[in-house]
Amino acid sequence: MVFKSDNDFQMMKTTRSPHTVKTVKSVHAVLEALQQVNHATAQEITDWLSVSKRDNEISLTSVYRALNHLVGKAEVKPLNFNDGQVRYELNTQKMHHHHFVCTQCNHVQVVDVCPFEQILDTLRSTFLIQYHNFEVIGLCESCQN
Amino acid sequence: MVFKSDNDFQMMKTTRSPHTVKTVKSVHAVLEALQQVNHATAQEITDWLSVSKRDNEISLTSVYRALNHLVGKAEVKPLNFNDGQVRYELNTQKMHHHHFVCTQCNHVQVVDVCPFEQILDTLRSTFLIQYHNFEVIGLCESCQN
DNA sequence: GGCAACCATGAAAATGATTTTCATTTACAG
DNA sequence: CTGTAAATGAAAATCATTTTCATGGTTGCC
Repeated sequence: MVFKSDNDFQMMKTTRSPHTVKTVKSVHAVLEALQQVNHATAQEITDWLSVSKRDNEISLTSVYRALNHLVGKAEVKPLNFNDGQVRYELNTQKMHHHHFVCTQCNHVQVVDVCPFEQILDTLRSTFLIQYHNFEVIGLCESCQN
Repeated sequence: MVFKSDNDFQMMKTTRSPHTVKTVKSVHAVLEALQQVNHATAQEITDWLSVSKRDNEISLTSVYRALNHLVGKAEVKPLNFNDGQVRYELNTQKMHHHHFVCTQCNHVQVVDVCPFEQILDTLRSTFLIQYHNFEVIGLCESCQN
């Protein structure tokens, strides 16, 4: 699922019972943060919310809960740059890209091209794909010296 | 670097001084385990060594140290199936493949095709690539029901 | 309105993978 | 041999993440 606007988000309601509709504060806040902060950790999302959205301040616990919820629905995908913590990104077509990570300085370079559609199409005949990650790890230009 | 045999491994010596040659037991043991156990965790490597190689039994601490050493030299690459622990794989051409991971049952399906050479070639003009990971996450056939 | 059930929340505690510390042993150079 | 540096393992520390638990809010239903 992809949110292009807040209006789209309003469509995302959880039904408590056939007659109930609920909007979860922390889920909304986390999605808002992820629209602003690229491949952020749970802590970074919490920090961003505490600085930028005083009215939407959320505990680290709730951020983790919201992230797990969103990952379960494949609205957010976890990334791994091998730095010991999980980073998160909106799983939208618009945002779709990959990463080059420098093992020395941890610089992350966004790679915009994604030529993986053919292999994904093959997998799709068997699997229900929720997201994919492609990370290239190595040394960036300045760290090669 | 790629080890195709134990002979190749014997070439991998660390020089303590210009006149010194050293073979590290734990590094050897971990490489041996990784040739047998697919995408193993540090704990699984330790367990395998304790069962299969009584004479090469190594503490979990040393396994972590050897793994970090090997990842630093890009002889081993860390994998992440989003299950909260790091898995490791030999970074050899022969072993090269990717993974489909089911979010429900954690089944891992090996994907042998790798059509990423063109994008990697582009990156190579700027970056020194040590390894790349490509993981597709979703639901396998039986878990879609 | 008011009760009951459910859900969201946050603080603190627990967990669990990984790293660090530290004391001991091993291996090599001289 | 002997001194030095690296390797090792057990235990402690660390740190990201999850769980527990107590509380308050929201909705459905009477």
